Amino acid sequence: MSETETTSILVIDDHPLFRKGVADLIAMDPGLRLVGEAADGESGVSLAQALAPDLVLLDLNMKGMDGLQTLKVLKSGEFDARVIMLTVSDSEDDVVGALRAGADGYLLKDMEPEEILAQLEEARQGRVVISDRLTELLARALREDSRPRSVAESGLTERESEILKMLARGYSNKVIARELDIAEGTIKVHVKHILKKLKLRSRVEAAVWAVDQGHR
Amino acid sequence: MSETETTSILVIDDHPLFRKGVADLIAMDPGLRLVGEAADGESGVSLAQALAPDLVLLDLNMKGMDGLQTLKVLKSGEFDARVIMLTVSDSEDDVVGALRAGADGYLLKDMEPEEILAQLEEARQGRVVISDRLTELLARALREDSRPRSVAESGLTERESEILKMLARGYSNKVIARELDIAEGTIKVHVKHILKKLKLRSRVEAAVWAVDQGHR
DNA sequence: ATCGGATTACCACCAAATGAGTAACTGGAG
DNA sequence: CTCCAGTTACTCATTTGGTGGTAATCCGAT
Repeated sequence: MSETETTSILVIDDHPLFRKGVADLIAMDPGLRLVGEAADGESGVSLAQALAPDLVLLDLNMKGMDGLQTLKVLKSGEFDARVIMLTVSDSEDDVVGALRAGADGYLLKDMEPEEILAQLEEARQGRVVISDRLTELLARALREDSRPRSVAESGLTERESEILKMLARGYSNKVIARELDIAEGTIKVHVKHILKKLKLRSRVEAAVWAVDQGHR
Repeated sequence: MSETETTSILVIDDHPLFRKGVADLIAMDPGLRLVGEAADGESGVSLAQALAPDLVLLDLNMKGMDGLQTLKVLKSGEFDARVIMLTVSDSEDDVVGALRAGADGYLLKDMEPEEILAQLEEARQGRVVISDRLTELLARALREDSRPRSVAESGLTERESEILKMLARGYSNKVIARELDIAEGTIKVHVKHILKKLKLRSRVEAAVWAVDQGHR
């Protein structure tokens, strides 16, 4: 097996133990070859330039230049290395931020080792790999992305805005109906339309959104 | 106690027409006697001192010294007149504000005349009278009053706070269960306890409360 | 060492609330 | 006249909230 058949990998992570773990893992797969390690973003970028690895495994939480910044630098340069985030954070902000910044994958450190190897293989073939646990979160983020940012552009009618405000006070359909002196069924129709227009799935989400928006 | 069996009444309202209406109404009841009228808070207070009426009917929205201020002055002095708010405002702030300031009653101007007379009779007997329409609102205000102002004093456990945060993101029980990897039934129990501890009635109220509290 | 509480997790059952879908009527604006 | 906002009514499946339990664990006080 010639050296060009294997996938060269650079690991950037400030945790020595974790780098060791990854090194062992990579050693288990004859198709992968660890060509360098870096403990921080700066040296990671230098190494990436010097070694031109096929894949970069990048941690998010590092002291100094953090993972996201490092990612941006790596992606801004003239490397064509694929960068896979390998981190513990499953927070929406981190995941979405990394993917928006051009990450080619986002894997969680708590994945099974075999699973990680399988995903790295996928990544080498040019696939974007993402931990299963995050797909749902990702779907939500995308939905929220397309969500209107204000009542103005949400296309809500007068009546619907009025009812949304009441939702934001925690009122039930019954209470709203009594308050506006119309049938409860009508409220349900309005709420349904509000959810559709705002691309939300429940009155709770609508209430939270409205409160965030400052609709008191 | 005294020479007259009738109840003396002072009306303070900046609306001449409305004072006229009240005067006519009072004239219909032989047990009531209108002893004075005032168009603003200042003269109302003077008249109250001079006439020492049994009841004062006080409007809330008046130019100059408004109804609430007038009420406070009346209640701070050495009068023992009972003050009944008679106004159009059914807003929670007004109602709660007036009652907190010591109002002995809160009646709405859109009540039926006979109903108003009946309530004035109740008031004369020392009862606190409040328009039926407002009782629900009042109950809510009281509940909110006794509501804990922070998670700290709410007595929520770690787990409950954790779940409350998820409620504040609009998550359903099912999603929370998957996220925490415990049974959905368990989430329901936790939510029940949260509602009980926070004295709330639905997850929507809990979510709104949490967001207001800044629990992101 | 044992008792009692607090916490966490689980269960089943039931009533009410919610959300989705479909259909239809009205009144006003264009 | 047509379109739209608002209204009502009717199903249906799902979700939620409440009741009333059981049980394991941990911790502090007796």
